[in-house]
Amino acid sequence: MPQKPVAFHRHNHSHCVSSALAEAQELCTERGARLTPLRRQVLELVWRSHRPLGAYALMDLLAEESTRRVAPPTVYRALDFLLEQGLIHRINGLNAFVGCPTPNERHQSHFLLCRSCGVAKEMESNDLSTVIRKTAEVDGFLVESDSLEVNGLCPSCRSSDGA
Amino acid sequence: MPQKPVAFHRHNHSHCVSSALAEAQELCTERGARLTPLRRQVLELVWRSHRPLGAYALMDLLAEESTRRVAPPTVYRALDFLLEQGLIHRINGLNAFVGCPTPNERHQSHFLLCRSCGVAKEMESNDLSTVIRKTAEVDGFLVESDSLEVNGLCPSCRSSDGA
DNA sequence: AACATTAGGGTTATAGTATAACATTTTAGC
DNA sequence: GCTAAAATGTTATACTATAACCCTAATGTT
Repeated sequence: MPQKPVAFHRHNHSHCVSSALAEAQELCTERGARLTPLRRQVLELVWRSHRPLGAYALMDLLAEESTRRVAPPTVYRALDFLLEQGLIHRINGLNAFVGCPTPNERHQSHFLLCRSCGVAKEMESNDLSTVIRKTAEVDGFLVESDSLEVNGLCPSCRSSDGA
Repeated sequence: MPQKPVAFHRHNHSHCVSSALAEAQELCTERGARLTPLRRQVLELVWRSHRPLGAYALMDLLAEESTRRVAPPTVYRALDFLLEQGLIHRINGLNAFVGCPTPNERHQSHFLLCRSCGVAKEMESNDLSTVIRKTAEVDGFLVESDSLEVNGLCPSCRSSDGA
């Protein structure tokens, strides 16, 4: 596994982080939800990583970063809030969390997960949701939410090696 | 939540179980894999339930059923074997396992999960797999496996209540 | 049959993930 | 300021999963 996470495309990630935080603040204000310092800090840490972060990894980062030593319930509560607000998604297959680039529009969790570099990329396809819903309807099933996790190799890892 | 699990359609489930076990035996023989008594027993317990079963629930059932008291590694090893052979699927969102009705043809894990009665039904749609693959390809992603979990209400629960 | 080799399973301990229950602090509205 | 509600702190514990090591059972030789 490569040493450094490699995004699907190169970009200035610190810009992603700050704009994600700004948008989160805006949405929360609109909704009357409180993006407290702790919640904001957790969201920032999640965003700084292209790779999904586990709750305990987040706890360690919080400790490093801010002399703030929090216990599991604290970080889980912050994560629950961020999930409710659609600011992050949970990757069940990894027991980990990743920032949502489009929290303004409610949608389901559909991800491409590279097994080599660990990067997670959200799939933004309406077709996908439509096909899922239609397929479920054939069985008479009422869809409330869904989660899709696609494992494989991202373009970078695919070309560089793939091991 | 209703007291009894309700399958999407009524059927003689003991027949499902025995034919699943027979097919499993056949496939393992073909492949030179060993469906040992323990593995067979775990597979049977998984099949008897329409609802996904967790590893620890399985351990309890094994204990009840056969005076056989096994430790976690034992049941996890059996589950790993059954997963490798495609005889069961893992439902990540529930940390649980469910029998695969079509283990002869390799495929991904796509499930409808009723939040009311807990029943899991595998979606057998080629369209779905195709759309997933095509959508991933747009990002240049090489798909190796995927997992879809759709949460909602099955037809029975949808009509009877839905609470 | 004796042997070596390997797969399967038993056992103990521990790692990793998540939540219950209750105390305290902070915030917002009055 | 006072109150009620929300957020966070704290302790303990539940749930899920695997590491490491050992023994037994099955298989394939000679």
